[in-house]
Formats: sequence, C-alpha cells, structure tokens
Amino acid sequence: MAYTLSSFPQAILHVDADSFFASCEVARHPELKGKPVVTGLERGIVSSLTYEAKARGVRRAMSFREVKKICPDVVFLPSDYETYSLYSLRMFSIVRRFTPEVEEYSIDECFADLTGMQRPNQLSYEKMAAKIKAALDSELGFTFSIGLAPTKVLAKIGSKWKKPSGLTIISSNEINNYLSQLKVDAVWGIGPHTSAYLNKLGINTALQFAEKDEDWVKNRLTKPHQEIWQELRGQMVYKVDANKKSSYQSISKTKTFTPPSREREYIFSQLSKNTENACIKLRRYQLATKKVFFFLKTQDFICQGYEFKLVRPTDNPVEIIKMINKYFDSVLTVGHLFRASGIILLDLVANFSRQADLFNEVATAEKISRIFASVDGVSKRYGKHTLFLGSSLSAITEPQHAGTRQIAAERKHDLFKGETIRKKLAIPFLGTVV
DNA sequence: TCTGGGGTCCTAGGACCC
DNA sequence: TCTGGGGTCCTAGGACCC
Repeated sequence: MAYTLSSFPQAILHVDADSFFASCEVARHPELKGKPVVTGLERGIVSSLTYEAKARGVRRAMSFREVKKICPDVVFLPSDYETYSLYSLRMFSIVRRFTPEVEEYSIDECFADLTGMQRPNQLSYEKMAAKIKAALDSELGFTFSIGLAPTKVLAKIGSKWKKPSGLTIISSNEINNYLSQLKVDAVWGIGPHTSAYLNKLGINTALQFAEKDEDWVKNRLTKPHQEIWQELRGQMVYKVDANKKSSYQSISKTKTFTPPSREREYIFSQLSKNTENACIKLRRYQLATKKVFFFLKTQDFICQGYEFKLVRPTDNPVEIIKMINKYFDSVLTVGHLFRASGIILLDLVANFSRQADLFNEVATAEKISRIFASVDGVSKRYGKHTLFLGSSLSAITEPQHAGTRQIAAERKHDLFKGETIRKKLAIPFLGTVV
C-alpha cells in the first residue's frame, strides 16, 4: 500500500493557533474581520494581536497609549479566557478525530502522535496533516500553523516555519535542509544562555549543532540539551503525552500594582490577596502546601523574598498570612518603592489529612477549613471576592493610598525577567524556619 | 528584547548514613 | 582516633517554556 511507504519513523504533529486570543475574538465577532484587533485591555498592555495590527507596527507588551498613537482605529478588547478555553477544547477535539494521542500542550498548542494511523484514517501522514488543518481552519474560523515531523522538536520547527497558516512537513531526509536555514536559538528548548554558549563554540545554525558527535555533546551540555540534540537528528526522545494534567508542583500568584507603593499596610494587603487567590486554587485541586515563598519586587525590578516551611500542610490562607506577617518586615526594606508582590506555594501534597498531634490546633484548623469550603461555595455562586479576609481589604477596595506617582524614570536592566522568581534573591537574612 | 503572570525540570553540593 | 568508599535525600539555583 502506498501509504505505508513513509519516511516517518514516527509522525508527530504540532498544531499552533495563529494569534490565538485575537483570532478567537474575531471569530465570534465576525464584523471585526480585517481590522487591527488587540486583546489585553484589562491590563492596558497588548497580549495578543491580529496580523492586521502587526502590520501597523503594533507589538506585544505595547501600552494602550502607544497603540492608539500608531493605530488609532485599533479595536482593543479585554481578555476573555472562558471563551478562549472553549475554542481551545474545540481545537483539541478536532485533532482527536484523527488520533487519541493528543497532548494539550498549552491553551493554543497541541502535539499529536499520528504514527500508525494511516490505515484507520485511510490517509498518508501528509494528507492527514492537511486534512486536520483544513478542519481546524474552517470549523473554528481562523487559521492554524502546523508542523509534521519525526520528533516533537522538529514538529515545533515545522509549525513555526511559515506563519500564519503554514503547513510544513519535514520528513527524515529533509531534516538537514531545514536545520541549515535555522539559527540555534530558534530551536525549542535552546534559550539565550545556551545559544550564546554554542555561538562561542562556533555553532550558529541548528544543523551545525545536530552534526556534532555524541561525545562532544555529552561533554559540554546537560541532559535537556543532549535530548534536543537527539531530537534534531530525528531520534525521538520526547513522547506525546496524552494524559491530562491533573495536579501541580507549585501554585503562584503575582500581581503588579499601580502606582507603586512604599506603604506597609497596602503592600501587605496585596500579598494577602495573592495568598487568598493561591489558596482558592489550592483547594480547587484538593492540595495543601508545606512550603511558602513570598516576595516583593521593587520599582527597579529587584526581588526580595523569604521562604518558610509550615509545621503541617495547609490550604488555609489565614495560617499562611500569619506566617508572612512574621517575616514581612525583613523583606519590606524601608524607603523602597515596590511595584509587585507575589507568593509561591511549594511542596504540594494531595488529599492531605491533618495529623492528630496538637488536638486543639487541629480542631481549629478543621473548623477554619470548613469555613473556607463555604467561602468557596459563596464565591462560586456570587462571584470571586464576594467574601475576603480583612487583611486583604485595602487591596480589594483599591483606595487612593498616599503613594506618589513618581515612577522611576530610569529602569534597571533585566534583574528579573520571567525567570525563576527565586533567582538571586540575595537575602542575607534568609533561613528556613519550621 | 525593555520587563505580566504562571509553570516545569535538571544539577551540584552538602548532610547524613552505612 | 583515623580513614575509605558508596549511597540517598534535600536544597538552592539555573534554564527554559507559554
């Protein structure tokens, strides 16, 4: 049979929705078609934008004001994650018509393992990819970019190759052709650090990297990059994982507040609100935390934080806020202007049961946890933050606190940029407290 | 590239144990 | 009191992703 003659040891598909959020908005408001549409209004910053907006010079992270200046007829909309999630589910279910092996990688991306599906689908891999794309485009009303290749890393390269609305098929014997035209830093999993290192060793293209021999790679790079090297050569390392993600390793809540502030009460209430929100999510997944890290970010983007352990796992914000209060003043260096606060709940345990040691304390904790179960119920019915802690009050009511508008004109470079928040927190007083 | 918010996994080195 | 070798667990920090 013709379709068994394939140059795909495995056939991995990567699907990437084009300008996903903005596309969803246009899809459900057809009158916006052809217009420069942007989402992210709730923060005043561009989050997603249509190609029409891109053509006008709009870029991600631009402020509302800037966008208006260069593109006065822009349609700037608030994000509506519920709607986007529904489109996302439709996208996954369309791909699942062709294989059950679909990995929901993010809200707008998925991988699918098509290996062995030619016979059941009566299609070659190439035709399957085309058919999936056609179904997505027509049923959802916007375009998708697709890559088909022997490995995930190569499929990712494929979907990025031509955007928007691309369909790029990289069979085993064409790999080098593609890699020779690609810079190493464009490879999924090779970040700025590693690409700078590789450049220094004379490697600029993905092909130059893929052609290094095993010893060379093993001696200079760590496991993740060794695996990427293998995948670039067409050898599968990363399997498509169709299991739904059901739990978390960590849960975090971060919030920037404007204007920045130096007032203890206000900043503390922000952190209190972060903690409440993080605990809501914790309870939704029936988890409890054993370790907490909280931090503040100054106006110069310097992070300072503190990590502590809890005597027993908890999902109760009151217990956590009490601890934060204890260490708060060592993090809030007086006189600094702060722009954001955040909390990360770590060491999460599932279905936790409280140890019956300190009887009274446990009894109280259980009472409190029943209260929070009702709080969650009320929120579900009447909306988030119908009930909240007194310590969160000034964050929720957003008073005109006396903080001035003197936003530092000069911004320091890159001390904290989406990277691990715990990075270089440089806290001289850091210690673990039980 | 110009800083929003939410995640994951890996590694080196120390503590501790036999 | 000295010294060898090997293993596991935990933590802090690093790198990357959407």
